[in-house]
Parts: sequence; C-alpha cells; structure tokens
Amino acid sequence: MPDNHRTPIQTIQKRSLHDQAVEQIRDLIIEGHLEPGHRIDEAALTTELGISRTPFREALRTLAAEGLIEIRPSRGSRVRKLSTEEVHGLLELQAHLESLAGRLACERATDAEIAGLLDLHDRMIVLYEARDRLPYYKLNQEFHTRLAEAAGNSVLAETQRSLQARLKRIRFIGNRRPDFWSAAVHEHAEMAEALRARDGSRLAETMERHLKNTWDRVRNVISSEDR
Amino acid sequence: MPDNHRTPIQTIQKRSLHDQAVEQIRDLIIEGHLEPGHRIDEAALTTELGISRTPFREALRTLAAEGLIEIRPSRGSRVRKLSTEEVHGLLELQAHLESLAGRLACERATDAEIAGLLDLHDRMIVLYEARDRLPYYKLNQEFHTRLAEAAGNSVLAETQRSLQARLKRIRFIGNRRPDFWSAAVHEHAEMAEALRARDGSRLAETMERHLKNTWDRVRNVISSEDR
DNA sequence: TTTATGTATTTTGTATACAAACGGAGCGAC
DNA sequence: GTCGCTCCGTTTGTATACAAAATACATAAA
Repeated sequence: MPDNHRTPIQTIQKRSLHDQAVEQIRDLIIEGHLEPGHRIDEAALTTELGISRTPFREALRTLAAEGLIEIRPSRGSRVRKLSTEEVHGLLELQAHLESLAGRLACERATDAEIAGLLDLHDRMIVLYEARDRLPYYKLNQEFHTRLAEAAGNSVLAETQRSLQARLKRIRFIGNRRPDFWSAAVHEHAEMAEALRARDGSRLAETMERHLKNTWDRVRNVISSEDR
Repeated sequence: MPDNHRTPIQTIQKRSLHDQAVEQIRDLIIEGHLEPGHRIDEAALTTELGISRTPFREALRTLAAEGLIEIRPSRGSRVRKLSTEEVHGLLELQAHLESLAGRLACERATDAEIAGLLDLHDRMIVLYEARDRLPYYKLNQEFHTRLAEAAGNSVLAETQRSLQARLKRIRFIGNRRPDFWSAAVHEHAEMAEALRARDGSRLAETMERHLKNTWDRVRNVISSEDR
C-alpha cells in the first residue's frame, strides 16, 4: 500500500549559530525579555546562549539592520526603544502596505490560499468568543503575514514581516481593552467577507482602515507609558 | 579679536571598520564592480580593503539583511541576482510607497523642503537638456529620496532608501533609450507641478504612474539580458 | 560640596588561529 | 562513459587573544 499520506518533504537545512542566535535574540526582544532601551550584555548573553562573541555579534548586525536594536560605535548595543512617532510611522506604512497586499491578494491568490485565510479567520472568531487572547493574537499575526504572502510579491511579504516584527510587542498591548478588541474583530470580519468575494478595492480599504484604527487603539496605551 | 567667523563645529564621529566596509562593498555592488550572481571572495576583498575577516563578515550580514547579497551557509556569499519577478515586485512596492510619500509630503513638508525639491527638479531639467546622463541619474535618485524624507515618516524614508539601493543598477539601464528618458522627464515635470501646488492626490497618482512606467521601461531592457 | 584629573576595570573592536565543511581531482568498479 | 569513493586544497564558521576605547572609581584641587 503506497503511503499517500506521508508527511511532506522538509528540506533539511543547515542552521549556523548565527541564524539560531538571530532567532533567539529576536524572540527575547519581541517577547519582552529584553526591555526596550536596555543595554545588551554581550558577556551575559553569549554565555547564556553558549556561543562565542563572533556569531553573536554578527547576529546583532542582522538585528540592527532589521531595526530591532541599535548599535552605537564603541558603546554597545541596546534594544531599540520606539518613540510614539516611530510607532505611528510604522503603522502608517503598514496600513498602506497591507492595503496594497489586500488588493493584490484578491487578484492573484489561489483559491486554496483564500480558503486558508478564511479558515484562519474562523479560528480567530472561536478564540475571540472564548476571549483567549494570546492564541488569538498569534493567529492574527499569521493572518496578516499570510495575506501579504498571498499577494504574490515576495518583497512586499518580506517588508510586511519586518514591520510586523518591530511592532509586535506594541500591538499586543492594543487589544487589551475589550471594546478595542471587539472593534478589531468586526474589521476582520469585513476583511474576510471582501476576501471571499475577491473584492480588491474593498479589502484594500478595509485593511487600511483596520490599521489606522489600530494606531488609535495603540496610541491610547503607549501615551501612558511613554518616556 | 574674537573669531566670529570660525568654522562651525562638526561633531566628530567614529566610523568602525564595519561601517566603512558596508559602504564600500555596497558601492562596489551598486556600481557594478561586483557582478550579480558572482561569488564574493573574502580573502581577496579583505586584503583589498586592508581589514580582517571579522568586520568584513559583519558587513556581509548587514548587506544580506538589506537584500543586496545572499549568504548560503558554508558555501559563501554572492551578490544577489534579481529575477524579473523580483524587479517587478520591488518596483510595484516602490510605486505604492512613493505614492504615499508624495501624498504625505504635500501635507507635511516645510516650504523649504518643497523649494529644495523644486530646485533639484530644475537642475535635472538642465542636465536632461544637455543629455548628461550620469549626473541626471544621480539627481533623480536624490529627488526620490528627498521626497520620501519630506513625508515626515522616518520608517518610510528608510524603506524607500533600501528599495532604491536594491534597484539602483537596474534603473540606470531604464533611461538608456531616448524616448524612455524623455517620458520620464515629462512625468517629473508633472510631479514638480503637483508638489508646487501641494496637491497630494495628484502627486500620489503621478508618482505611482511614474514608477509603473519605470517598470515598463526597465522590463524592456532586462528581458534581453535575463537568465 | 563640587569639579577636575588620573587610574583601574570593564566593554567593545579587530585580528588571528583553528576546526569543520565544501568542492574538485583522481581513481577504480561496474 | 557513469557512478561512487577517497583524498586534499580551499573556503567558511567559530573561538579566542589582544588592542583600543569607554566607563567607573578614587583622589586631589577649588
């Protein structure tokens, strides 16, 4: 009997210490274990990760290019602290970018991709109804990422991913207030509908509005904890 | 007698070997001294630059994050070769981005910034009439960059710069045909006019069209030298 | 008490040394 | 001839050593 259901082939890939370090440090930042503005202690982190400074410092260069940390010559690296203006700038750009992504996805996505997105959306609704915040948040991120991927423009997808990473911590805060969360869910429902109908203009418009509103939701929260 | 006319104080800034290496290698790539798809010979380049491999390899990580080179684990780095699809993707994204930049610049730019851009445009016209292609090209790049900066969104400006760097070599090709160049100049004149009137919608529309047309101009050229 | 100056300690930047992985050349089996 | 193997030179990845710079600290002068 042939194995029709064998697991899909996974290309085996070499992972250098650099790559692993990038991921680990990125996660530490995104998940808030390394606080914004806080200095990055090379000695401590290298021993913690069990690697030497060479791949570690290369990882810092990568993360600096991604905008997650900043390196000041001879005075160390620190987790980048986003000013209110930068958060606004990031969301403004993301709104515009995902609006494009939405339009293109309606034109170019395969039916399977759209079905996948709609399924994702359904699962988000279930989680919302259970008020299961963290898993909802994760699916939400995935939804936006996969929508960008469905637009058939790899540079766009890559840029979206980068912006999203930089905003990740901040956006998590945005859904804390129940009414904010509910509004976001409504917008997502609208997005799903437009996607189902492959209505590019409407999806584009909704995406843009959704992210503009996200800024309003987020701004409320960060204004209190601002420097 | 007090020195009222002493030269203004210039903050002394430290430039690590890393930073210098990034710039140098980036220029080598952009100016075509390192060919796309070609392997990067660490030994040769480090001796050429007179530095050791450590800062050099950090520079490679930075450039990889910028999308100019690609690093394949254990098999070296090479100058990234753009496929036709990627060029299209880059220009599609840039079109959308600069459209936003145009709209925002009309809202937020200072009068001085606008005057500066218009002056730039005038100088471009002079160069066009002299058919002085390289200087024209450089001012053109500067125009797009400074327009993005005038939008008052640092992330947008940064992203624009990154996309532009990746496309730099390719776009230089685009203006080779006289009729193409002439069309581009016409579009620029329209942009200048919209800018002068601070007509955001019109500038946005023109920017987008300009870059869409750029794709058409470029596509003609790269299709012949494609892999 | 404050400010300045010199010294010790830590941290960062760069070079180098070594280990591991890759990529061919040559050789033999089929 | 093609495939597979082994060996060897080369390139890449990582650790470490050393140099340079910045920071912290202590002491002395105002």
